[in-house]
Amino acid sequence: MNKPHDIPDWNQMRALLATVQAGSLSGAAKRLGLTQPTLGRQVAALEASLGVTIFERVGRGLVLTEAGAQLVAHLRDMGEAAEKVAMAAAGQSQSIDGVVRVTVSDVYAAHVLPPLLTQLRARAPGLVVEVAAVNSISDLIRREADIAIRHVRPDQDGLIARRCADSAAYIYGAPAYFEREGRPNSAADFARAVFVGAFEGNDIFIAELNRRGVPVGPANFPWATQSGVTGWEWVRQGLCLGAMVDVVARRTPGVEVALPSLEPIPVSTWLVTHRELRTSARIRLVFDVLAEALSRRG
Amino acid sequence: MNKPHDIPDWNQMRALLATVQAGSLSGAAKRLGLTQPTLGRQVAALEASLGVTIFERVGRGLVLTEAGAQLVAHLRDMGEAAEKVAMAAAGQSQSIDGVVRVTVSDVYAAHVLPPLLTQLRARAPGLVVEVAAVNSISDLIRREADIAIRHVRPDQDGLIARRCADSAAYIYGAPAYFEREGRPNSAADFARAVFVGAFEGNDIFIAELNRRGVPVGPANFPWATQSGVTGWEWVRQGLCLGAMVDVVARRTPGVEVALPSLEPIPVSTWLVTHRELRTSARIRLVFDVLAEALSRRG
DNA sequence: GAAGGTTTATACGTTTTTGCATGAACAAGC
DNA sequence: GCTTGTTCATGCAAAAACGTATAAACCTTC
Repeated sequence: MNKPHDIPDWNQMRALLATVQAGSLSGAAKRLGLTQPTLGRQVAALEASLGVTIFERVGRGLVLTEAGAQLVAHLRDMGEAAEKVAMAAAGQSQSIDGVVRVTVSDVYAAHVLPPLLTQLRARAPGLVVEVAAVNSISDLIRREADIAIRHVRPDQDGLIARRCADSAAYIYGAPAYFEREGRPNSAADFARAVFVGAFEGNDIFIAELNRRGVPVGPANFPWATQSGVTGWEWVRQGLCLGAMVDVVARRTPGVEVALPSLEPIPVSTWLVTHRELRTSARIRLVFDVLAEALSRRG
Repeated sequence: MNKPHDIPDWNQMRALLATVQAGSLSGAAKRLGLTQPTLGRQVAALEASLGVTIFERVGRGLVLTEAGAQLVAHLRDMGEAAEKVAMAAAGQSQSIDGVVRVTVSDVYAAHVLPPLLTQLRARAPGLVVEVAAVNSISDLIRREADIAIRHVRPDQDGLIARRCADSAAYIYGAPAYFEREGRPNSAADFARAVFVGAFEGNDIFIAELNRRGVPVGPANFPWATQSGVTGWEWVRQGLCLGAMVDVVARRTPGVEVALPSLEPIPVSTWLVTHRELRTSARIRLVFDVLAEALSRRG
């Protein structure tokens, strides 16, 4: 039947792990950059090689057998080790040339990063900085990015974070808005104001405003957008009001603080990377340049 | 340039680990059942992919760089996990101990299986056989059970079925019943007989009897039970008549064939399992023992 | 009940990978 | 110094793996 000592194919194991983690062959194929028939064949070959039925083909979808589940438990360890290898490799890379991925909110990507990127370009022409302008939190542990700029303190182990200069967020509006809706002279005047909302919800923002005596609720957020840049553009065109970090607003002509006497919302900034990646020359370079620029008050 | 998301090739990692452990590409090739050029290319590709120089080519032999050593540390974990996967797979496919679920009608569970279970106990003391005495058809594809004993031909794809010895069912009654209701001397005498009914309906049974000239209808089935054992007990106590496979009735004292001249109802038996039979030693053992016993006429 | 969106399985042409040769560089032994 | 036995690197033909296209089965939704 089976060959006595068949050398296991690690790519087939990778295929099995990805299939289980993705839940389907198709999903695993997308994840690994392969195709569904390839994944199917690799998993089938692994089943034949190990002599264990791992999946039960039940129409649409695959169902893990008990035997398969036990295998996958060890496969997860294997996958974690593989990620550590990749992580260590990235950290060992002493070449300045290469790719560094940075995740950052789209607003920062659009208004804060450009001068920093030109600065990096001058320091290292062969360096490619991939900016993932995603507003959701990326997982640095899984190396979805090398560096992240965040406004919340990271609490995961294995990550090192540097706190940059704190900044302040104010409520801004365009002249067109104030002409149409009136300029507020007190916190109470915001009661009927219109704000741009975020997809993830505005509860935290509403709480911050309420703490300052601004009587707003969900009804004041009739529109929402995932894109911070879009929301900021709405504000600039006078569609609504919106909060923005002052470093960005200062570079946006045509917006004014709605009520200067209102206490600003403090915004902290952390620069985060993985411990293993600190040893990489190019990641360290990007990290240091970003940290230096973001820590300088201005 | 590197692609943004470079999926690591686990076989290349395996090649690197084997090379380090064997001390040379040639040695690793022999160990993995590959050739030296293949290993060399895989390691070179991994170096290019990770952007790390792992080996210093110094004439004869390779020397690990410091960066490579750090990678290998994690690679050893990966290799250990891989070995555990293979180990678990070997254990899964060869271990006789474990649980095998068998679904079978409760009548068979009560009267046919006991000697077979003791036989299995002798062959494999660590084997646990779960007998699900359910009269409804279980779904083997969804692994509600590993083996099913059925009396209808399975039509689902992906199932492995073996036809066992055919048996015959007769109509039985107890002396108490015959004394009270009279013993039928011809098929027509069953017109006012009382039969035990099944929950799922008696249409097929009625049709079989009618085909033999027995004039019965739903009115002859005043009572019904889901439990075949209960129904058979009713027959034994003289409450009513009932059909039963002769192999069971022969082991039940105190029941007699109601009308020996009546042609018996043929009953076929299939032993059914799913794909995992091919790889699971314990399922195969139970399957073979059941098949051998159920195929022997007696 | 029909339609759309999934899923896995199969067929075939093409790309990639592999193995076999062979060559070059080095170390050890005579 | 030469031989011998290693090592890793390189061409080239064959084999294996891959991707595209397509089919069949299933779940969901309207």
